Parts: sequence; C-alpha cells; structure tokens
Amino acid sequence: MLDKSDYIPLYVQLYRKLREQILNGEYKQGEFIPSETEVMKAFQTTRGTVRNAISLLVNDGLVQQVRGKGTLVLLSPLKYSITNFGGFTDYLNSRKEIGYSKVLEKSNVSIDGVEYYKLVRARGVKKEDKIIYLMIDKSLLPVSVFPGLDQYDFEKESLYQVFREKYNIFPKRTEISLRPEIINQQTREILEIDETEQALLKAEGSIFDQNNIEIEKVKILYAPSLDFNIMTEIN
Amino acid sequence: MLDKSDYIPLYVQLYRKLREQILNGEYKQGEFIPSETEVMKAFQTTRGTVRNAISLLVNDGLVQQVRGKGTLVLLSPLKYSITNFGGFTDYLNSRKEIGYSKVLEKSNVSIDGVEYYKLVRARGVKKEDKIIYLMIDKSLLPVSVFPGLDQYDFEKESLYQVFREKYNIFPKRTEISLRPEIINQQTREILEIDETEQALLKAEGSIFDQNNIEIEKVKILYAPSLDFNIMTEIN
DNA sequence: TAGTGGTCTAGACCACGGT
DNA sequence: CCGTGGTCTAGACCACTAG
Repeated sequence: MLDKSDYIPLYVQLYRKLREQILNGEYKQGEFIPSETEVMKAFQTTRGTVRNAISLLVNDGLVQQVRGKGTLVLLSPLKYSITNFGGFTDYLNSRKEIGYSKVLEKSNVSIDGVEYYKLVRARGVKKEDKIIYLMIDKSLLPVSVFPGLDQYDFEKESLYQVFREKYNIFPKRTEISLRPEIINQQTREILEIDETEQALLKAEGSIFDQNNIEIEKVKILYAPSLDFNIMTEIN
Repeated sequence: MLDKSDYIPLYVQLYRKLREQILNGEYKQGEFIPSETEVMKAFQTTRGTVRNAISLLVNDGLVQQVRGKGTLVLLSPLKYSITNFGGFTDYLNSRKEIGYSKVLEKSNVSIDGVEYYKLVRARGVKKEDKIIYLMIDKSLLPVSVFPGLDQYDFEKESLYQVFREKYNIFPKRTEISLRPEIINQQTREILEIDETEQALLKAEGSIFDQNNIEIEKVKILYAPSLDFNIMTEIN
C-alpha cells in the first residue's frame, strides 16, 4: 500500500490515505478509525510510522485520540475551520467541494526594490447555483521566484497547483498574524456582509517553501460566516 | 536529571527544562540549542524522547528545526505571541514578568440552569511603574466544579494556580474561536486604546481539564498591542 | 567527512476503558 | 481480562549542511 521508494515519507503517505478515507466518509463523525495496531498491519509498517501519520490528523483537527478506546473522527463538515491558510482550492478539494475565484486585480508592483506580481481574488464556493464569496485574498508573488506567472488565468487554475506543477515549488510553512479590520464598502459588497457586522478578521503574513524561501506574501479578509477555530494543548 | 518515577512523562519534563532554559536566555534568539544527540546524552535518555520534547517546543513556536544544522531559537522577547490561552499568569511567569489583575466584576450567574461564578478581570504587566492592561478576561466557572471559589481574591492569586493547588484540576485543552469586535467606550478606557483603533480581537471558547470536563468558559478581549501570531505546517 | 535533523524499525511496558 | 493509545528504548539509514 505504501511506496518505500517514493520520496514522500511513509507517514505522510499514510496520513494522506487516512485523511482521504475520513473526508470520503468511509469513517464518519463519531466513529473510530482502525486501531494503530490494525493500521500498522494493514499497511505493513510499524507503530511509530502510524502514530506520526495520526498525529498529523490530530493537528488538522480531523481526529481525536482517546486512551483505552481508539481514534475518533471529529468532522464538522459544514464548518470551515481555517487553520489552513495557503491552499484554499486544495482545502476545498479535500472536502469534495469546488471553489470559485474571481480576479479583482492583477498587476506588477515593486516594494523595497523587489518586483512582485500582485493578484487580488475573491474566493468562494457554490451553494444552490449561487456563488458565496468567503474571502478576499491579496497575494504578492516575487517575480524572481515565479517568472512568467502572469500568463496563467487564476480564475481557472489553482495558484498552488501551478506552484507545484509548473515551478516545482511546494508551500511548506506559514507565518501569519491575525488582526481585526473595519469593513470597507467594497469588501462589504463583494462578501455580501450584513450591515450588523462592522469588522472582520484579517490574516496577514508570508508563506515559505521547502527551502524556507518566501514564496508569497498574503493578506486575507475572511467573511464573518467563516468560523475561525483553534484548539490548543497545555503542557 | 529526569525523574523516571514521576508521573509526568519524561519528554514533558525535558520539554519544560528546555523551555525554561530558552526563556531564561541561556539560549538566545538565533542561537542553536544543543543537538538532539547531545541532549539525549546529557539527560540519559533516547532520541525519540528528545524529539518528542523538541516537537512541543516547535508547537509553541519557540524553536525551529533546520536539517543538517540544528535547532534554532525563535524568540521575540518583546512580543506576546498568544497561542497560549488559559494561564495568563503562568505565561508571564515563564517569561519572568509579573502580571497584574484588576477585578472588574464578581458575581453569580445562572445559564441554562447551570450555576457559574462570573469573574471579569483586566490583566496586564508593569512597565516603568505603570500598569499596562493587555486584555480583559471574562470567565464563567461552574460552581459544581469549583465549590467555594468565591472566597479567593483573584487580584492576588492566580486562577490557574488555585485550580491546581486547591481543586487538583489541571487545564489540558482549549477550544477557542476568534472574532473581531468593535471596541466599546469602557474597553477603550481600560485598555487605553488609541482612537485610531476601532476593533480588536476577541477569543471565545471553553477550557477542559484532563478528564475532558469543561472547567471554564472564557471571553477575552485583546489589546491591539498584543500580536496574534500563528505558524502552521502544510503536509 | 563529520554532524545534524528526518525517517523507520522492532520491540517493550504502562494506564485506561470496557468485558 | 484484552485491546486501546501513551511512553520509552536502542538501534538503523538517509538527506542535508558545512568545513
């Protein structure tokens, strides 16, 4: 089942398979996935590898481990719990939903002597034949990292898919700070925000690739309908 | 160095020692802590245990591991990077600062038939003989979990210290959602917020103990001077 | 080449939950 | 009592960094 010759670590391969099964509904909310020992035998590997894979699922908030019982699926399919910046399309795909993007601005800018492609998109999902926009996403992409990026149409293509397939660049890490922001009229119209809401959440920061190169500066405005949940452990 | 007879896992003991050393400044921003092999030898344990400990430090955002080089300290000592809800006093103590609390409200309330102690505090630190308030913290504490809690003076005592020492309850997990909130006049005065700021970050949720019992409902308003940083990995 | 963190193996014992 | 996840050991080989 797992490919030892692949450059992707076994536990990441296993994590992806388990995540796929959970998101496909093979294991449902409140059910237990197979025990660590069973997974270990099924995939012909060791428990350490299985535990590494499951710990990624725990980090995603997809499962919760209960001692003496098993590993419980924690899936609230109707909530977008955004701890996953970068990769909106991937995030939706993994949940079997289709994302829609509308390009609001596309230009070249220079900041502190560095050239960037600037891309501003409204992003959402389709609900009952209507597109609901959930966020506005401003990206600055260094021209030096992505030469010729402006030839792609990001209403049709996923930015991160182009990173991977055309530039062989894999986003690996994000550094984001959160702040509130007062809603301006344009944002209010695009995201169709109620008059009772006056502020929304803004995430601002950078995304780095496997070599710790900054590949994107982002500023994301989230619609109030997106829940921003965080779970932490205390040690 | 590590106590195998202690009920606290070795890797948590090790994590706390390393965290203490980092926060004490024994390893400074940008420096490398000893390698995994060195730590392993110094504490007479195995590499797996060391890696478990370091992974907690990585989760806290205190260090970053760089393959082929070492484990780098990532400390911005003047920034309060709040991924650590619950335990403001503990958080400050670990950074060798002293927290100040002012009780704004203390009462009993009943919600959905459950009795709670309600405690509202402004919390801050002392800077040049002046107390700077950083957050307003509203807590609801179930009377059934904490009988007699109202006898303590939480301007003098740490709530979490009382949990641990008087009730033998250890906070273990938080579920928090983040939202923006428009600043009201009272909040603006307490936190001494500039007129240019119109909204701040609100964290709202629950805190659970080692047995997954909800021990506290919290609502925290953060002053704009507190940075809210998050680092994530993409797999 | 030596040292680092990243991954993987193959065991072991424990505390806890349910029977 | 057995099965679960939690912890720990003692190795191994790898890819990467730097001298």
